[in-house]
Amino acid sequence: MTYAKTAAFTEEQQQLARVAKALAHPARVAIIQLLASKQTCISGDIAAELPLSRTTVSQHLQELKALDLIRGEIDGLTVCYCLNTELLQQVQQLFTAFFIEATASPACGPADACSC
Amino acid sequence: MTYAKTAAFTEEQQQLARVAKALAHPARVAIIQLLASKQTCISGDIAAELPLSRTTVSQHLQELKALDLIRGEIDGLTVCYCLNTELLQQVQQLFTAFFIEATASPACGPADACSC
DNA sequence: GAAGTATGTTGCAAATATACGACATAATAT
DNA sequence: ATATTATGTCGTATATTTGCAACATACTTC
Repeated sequence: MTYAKTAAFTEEQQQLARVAKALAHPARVAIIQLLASKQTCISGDIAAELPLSRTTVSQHLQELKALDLIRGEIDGLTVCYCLNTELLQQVQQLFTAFFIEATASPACGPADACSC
Repeated sequence: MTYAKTAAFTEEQQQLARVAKALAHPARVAIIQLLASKQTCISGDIAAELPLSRTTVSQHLQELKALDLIRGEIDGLTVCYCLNTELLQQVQQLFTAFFIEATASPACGPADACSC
């Protein structure tokens, strides 16, 4: 029954929610930061740098790959992961537009006064 | 056992993941957009505008309120919700910094070529 | 005070997410 | 060929999320 009503929302809302969900775990945030910091796309070394089992890290990688935020290239025995910067830029614009819209509102006062 | 290793990540990573989780459902994205569009902070009218039961909407509202992204002020019989634009601006900066870091990397080629 | 209305809370069922060990697969090396 | 190494997949246990109906609370109105 869960997630049944997803189709009732805007495509934009669903897209933003999908990406937000991908970033909704510190491990996945850490993976993206790791891939960004090392210009060389490391592989299973990612698992070594995270406080999680190799299996769990692999799952997180698959989740990011499913959204095409990262890409993996098989290089013999190892797999090279790297960021899809093009898509990340599009996602950035999506978030930026959302936040501009959200912060443009006059809204509440400093404490919790609501000028209804 | 789940979420046990959260403490092992950076405070910044956890913060970003927390907020991302809040945006990880189209209903919550829709709520924020709704509050942004109406300068007056509506109350239970939010539930009427969403394709979900009043109970479920209330839960989503509580989730956003728990992170202080929105605030509620009791006005007699109704409750007025409004955006915490100050916090939203901080969150925006958090995301902006993250995306700048992520998109700055040279990374992959257009297809899936990985220059390892 | 009784009736009505607007909200929040509780309890429950189903779906998802998190985490990991054990196994499967594929490529390199001996 | 066999052993080793790097990854991914499967199965499983637990925790969390989602969604709603039913109940509780609080304020207004009559």
